[in-house]
Amino acid sequence: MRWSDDSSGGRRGYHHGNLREALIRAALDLIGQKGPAGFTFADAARMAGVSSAAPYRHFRDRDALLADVARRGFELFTTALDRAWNDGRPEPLRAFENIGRAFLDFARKEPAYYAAMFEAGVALESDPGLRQAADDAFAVLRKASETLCALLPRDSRPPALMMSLHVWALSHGIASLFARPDAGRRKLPMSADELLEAGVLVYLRGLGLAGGTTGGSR
Amino acid sequence: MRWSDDSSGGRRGYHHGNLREALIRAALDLIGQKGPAGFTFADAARMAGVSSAAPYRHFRDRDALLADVARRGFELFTTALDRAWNDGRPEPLRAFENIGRAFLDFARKEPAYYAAMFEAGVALESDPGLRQAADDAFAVLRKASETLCALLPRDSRPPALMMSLHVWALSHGIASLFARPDAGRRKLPMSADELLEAGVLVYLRGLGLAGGTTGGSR
DNA sequence: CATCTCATGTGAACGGCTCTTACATGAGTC
DNA sequence: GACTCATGTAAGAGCCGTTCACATGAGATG
Repeated sequence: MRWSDDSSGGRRGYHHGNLREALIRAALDLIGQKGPAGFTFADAARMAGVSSAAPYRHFRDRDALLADVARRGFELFTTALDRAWNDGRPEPLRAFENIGRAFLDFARKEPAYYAAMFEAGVALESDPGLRQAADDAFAVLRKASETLCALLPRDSRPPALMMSLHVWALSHGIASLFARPDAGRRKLPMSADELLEAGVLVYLRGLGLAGGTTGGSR
Repeated sequence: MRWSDDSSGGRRGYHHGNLREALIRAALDLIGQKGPAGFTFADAARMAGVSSAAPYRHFRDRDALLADVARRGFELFTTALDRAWNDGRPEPLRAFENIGRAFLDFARKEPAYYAAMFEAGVALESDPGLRQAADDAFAVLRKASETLCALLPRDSRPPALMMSLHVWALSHGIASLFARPDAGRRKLPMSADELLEAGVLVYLRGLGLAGGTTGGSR
């Protein structure tokens, strides 16, 4: 597949026209196919139909491109989580579970973005916008946690930040271990979604937030 | 640092004597310094004081060396978790928390092994021994979970496999997000150990396994 | 319209990496 | 002492990241 500009039939001349975007699309394609380690600046350039030096007009180096992909990934991630939370509707507890599903959904449906965000070893500091985007994504979960915590009586209210860190870590753990196209890391007796939902429910019950039974049944 | 055989003063001749081990130690050194992506077969060869073609006498390719490091890592990991569990002594609940601490301890003190095991993208299938070693490590946690589950009345007993998957995922999530020398992924209001311990306690309480309060106060 | 400028592209080159091949060495064996 | 074969080397093909000098042409300016 070539991401050059001539998709509209017109011949592309010396200048590409939108190389920056083309490179990012190529990167997503390649990361999706071969993982973040297998992705190559030269390959992306080939895909875009330009010489291997051209990308340097748009990104300082390979890592900068990766960081940009990660940043965009976090922005999409924030949107997805936010939509799932939907300001706590129809009901905080259910909305909270929706966030969990959205987390895994994103990891499954956008493996390239997810890999760039969490597995490519991109330093969050490499781009100021990147850290911000990552923080924004986390903020969605944090806000949701605060809403849930507020349901509890003041004297038995857990710290919302801690709660969001727990859920974030559990979600990422399940995503990276069991929900990647990595495939056969391990065979599961249940889907990753069910696993996460059950885990969050147990956790919330431990905080006194979810009713329900104590284990096996249901 | 050179890992060649002449550490005992003797000059090394044409043959190294123990290149395989030397390469693995070099790999650990390099992965520890520059991450699994930065590790280089050629660098390891240089460190061992041999030509860049020599490693191929001992490992099919770079990935095979990485896989071997990962396998050894899982073996050490199994030992560490097993020692922490110590057959449930002095008391199952406390022993279970010890596993959590041992998990993070390993991630912190053996970042090179941990990276090879969980972050290098080594396929578990690349080496039959690798999958086995990984399964063995998980089995420790699974056995501990079974012991804990058995403390509950039969009709409210959660599936031990599910429980071990939850704790495994939470531990790995916290380790990979907050306990790596990656350093500044995010600022925490508490240590990774405290975070994991608190998370496991809340989770266990949700299963009806740990007593205690419902959050902030105690 | 003619010209100028500067962002964006090219080609060639450097060094480094993975991996292969043909050949060298020498430790252990008969 | 001669042989063998695991283990080493040197050289090289093909890749990649990155840089540099140079080419191109789109848009501003007169």
